[in-house]
Amino acid sequence: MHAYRTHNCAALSKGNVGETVRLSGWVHRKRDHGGVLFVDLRDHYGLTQIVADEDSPALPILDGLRLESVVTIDGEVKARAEGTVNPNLPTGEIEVFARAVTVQSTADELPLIVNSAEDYPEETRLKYRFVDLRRERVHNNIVLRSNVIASLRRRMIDQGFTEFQTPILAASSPEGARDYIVPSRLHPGTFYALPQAPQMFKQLLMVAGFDRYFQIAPCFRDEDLRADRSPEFYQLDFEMSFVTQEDVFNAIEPVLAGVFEEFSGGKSVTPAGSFPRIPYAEAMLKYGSDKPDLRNPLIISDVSDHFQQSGFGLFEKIVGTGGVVRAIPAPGTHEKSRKFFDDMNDWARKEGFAGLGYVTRKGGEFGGPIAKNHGPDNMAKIYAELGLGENDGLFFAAGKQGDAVKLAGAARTRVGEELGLIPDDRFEFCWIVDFPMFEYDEEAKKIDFSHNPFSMPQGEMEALETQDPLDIKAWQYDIVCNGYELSSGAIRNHRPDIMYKAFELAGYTREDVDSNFSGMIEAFKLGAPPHGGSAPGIDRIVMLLADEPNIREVIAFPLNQRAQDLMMGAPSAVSARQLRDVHIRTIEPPKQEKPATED
RNA sequence: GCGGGUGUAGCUCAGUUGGUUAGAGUAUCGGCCUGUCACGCCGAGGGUCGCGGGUUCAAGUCCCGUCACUCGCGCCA
Repeated sequence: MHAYRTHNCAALSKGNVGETVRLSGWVHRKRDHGGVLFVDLRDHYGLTQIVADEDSPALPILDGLRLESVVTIDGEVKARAEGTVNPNLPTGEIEVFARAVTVQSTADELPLIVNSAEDYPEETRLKYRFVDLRRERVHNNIVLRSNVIASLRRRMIDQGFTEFQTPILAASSPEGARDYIVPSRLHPGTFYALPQAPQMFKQLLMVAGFDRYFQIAPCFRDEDLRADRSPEFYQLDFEMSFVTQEDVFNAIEPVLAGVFEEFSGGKSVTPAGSFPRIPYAEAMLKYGSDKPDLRNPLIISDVSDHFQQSGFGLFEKIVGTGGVVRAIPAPGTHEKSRKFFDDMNDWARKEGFAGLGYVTRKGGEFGGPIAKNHGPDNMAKIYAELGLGENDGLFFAAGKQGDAVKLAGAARTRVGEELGLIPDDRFEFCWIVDFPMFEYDEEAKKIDFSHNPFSMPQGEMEALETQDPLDIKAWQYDIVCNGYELSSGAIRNHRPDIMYKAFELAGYTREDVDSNFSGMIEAFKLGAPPHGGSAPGIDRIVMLLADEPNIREVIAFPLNQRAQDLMMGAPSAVSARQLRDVHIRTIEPPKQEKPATED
């Protein structure tokens, strides 16, 4: 007989009755009735009820064990008597009568309880992550993650993509996020950088003629965290040669739609081939965001023209000085109290905006200060234009265009949530396309790249030479699902002449390009195919599929919000010897475990 | 860097306009219990009310500061 088990804890059923078996697992739960003891034995696969009565030598041993101790049970499979079958348990028709027990590992008092869905402080959960990971929810999330990655890999390979690995110790690049850096021992004063993404390497693989690349790629960015952002994360990174934007879309839509359909648990998914394509400018107008949640039915409208001449002086002044007024419908709010509208305004002010105006409407009757000053006839014109009914309220975000767009977008989300308009039974995908190539940098008072500088401008060289740079669009696109940016990609600029010209418009010389991006620009001078790709974020995909609000719920060993590993103690001070080896001297002494008493 | 929220038993939380010995559930420990499956019953131990200062006759409660965790902004694709 195997040393530890003949079956796992989900394997036994009525067909095994009478067999002598050996099971190993954790003591999930105990029910002690004095003369008879029930133990739910748990492993990765499931639960099996173990029974020990006064005839069993296992009784006193199991009785004395704390939960989460690990045991091996030798016993006999018995059918449960009628009335004692547990229909909620896959193994609920049988139980194992314990003849003997071997204690493999005893558990001390636990910092968190495995057999409970109770919420624990993240600090506790992360410090004892190995215990937390035994709990059903996170355990399932991590399994889901593995299955999603396996499915993605299979789908990519089936489409003729080839999987590669690229360096982790790479060169720092001047643009983009802050790099995690690694000091070089052999070359004093120099550093590697962990890749923010394998961007250049995948493009070089295209130059190398591999045609279709993909990788489950680890990426590192030393920036502050969010609920959906971890400093280390994974992307389904892919790149294709001799493709247009259309080809990239056609390649990845079936992969994403397929994997979502496979794991969505019955939620509807935008079918491959029908992801809506929304130009960036339209997204900013209608949704106030470049990552719109299309489940939210509310559409923002520009109503600036209506306030050019208005009794409502504030809006008239804003429009008159180049600002805009955006309207966010609040359908069916005739029953809502004044507090609902005032609370929205308070919320907007708390978010740092000047305020959120509103008009109420009950049975056709307008209410609120804006309606009063602007006049019911003029309000009716706006309502007619927006197609609003006689019981619909309307919020207004007014100000400089950037501020108004942002407020309108946030208000759209908030109104949608408050009114319960966002269905949670679907995954709605879209592409955001036609991102601007350049933008005006208010701080630096100059034109700069608004996205990735290596994207091909639409219209290529001719556009760069003849158009206002701020009007030029890029072959740059994002995939958005339910308000989360899942992926960013582009058709790349593989032409050195266009590259130099694009950088020139952003104020960089040929020498700047040559010195900062020498590897890539050299490669493009030695025969580079047109190419493009994208990189869907795997953690966010799993997060959406697991219906988790936080990315750390789908990472086995995540860093906390301040980028620390509470279990292993990273980051940590290193020895003077280690520092000397890599030619580093720290300026501030590393924080000691027990700091000297202050105050 | 900035703003919001939270911080009371190992854990989840309650704690009145400031008032006398800070509670419950759960976990732990002890006892009882032969059919439970979130078993049940009895009992016990367990508290720097995050930390520091202040106001007050009196602070878990009010004020100031600070720390930790978290959410958001900045930042970041």
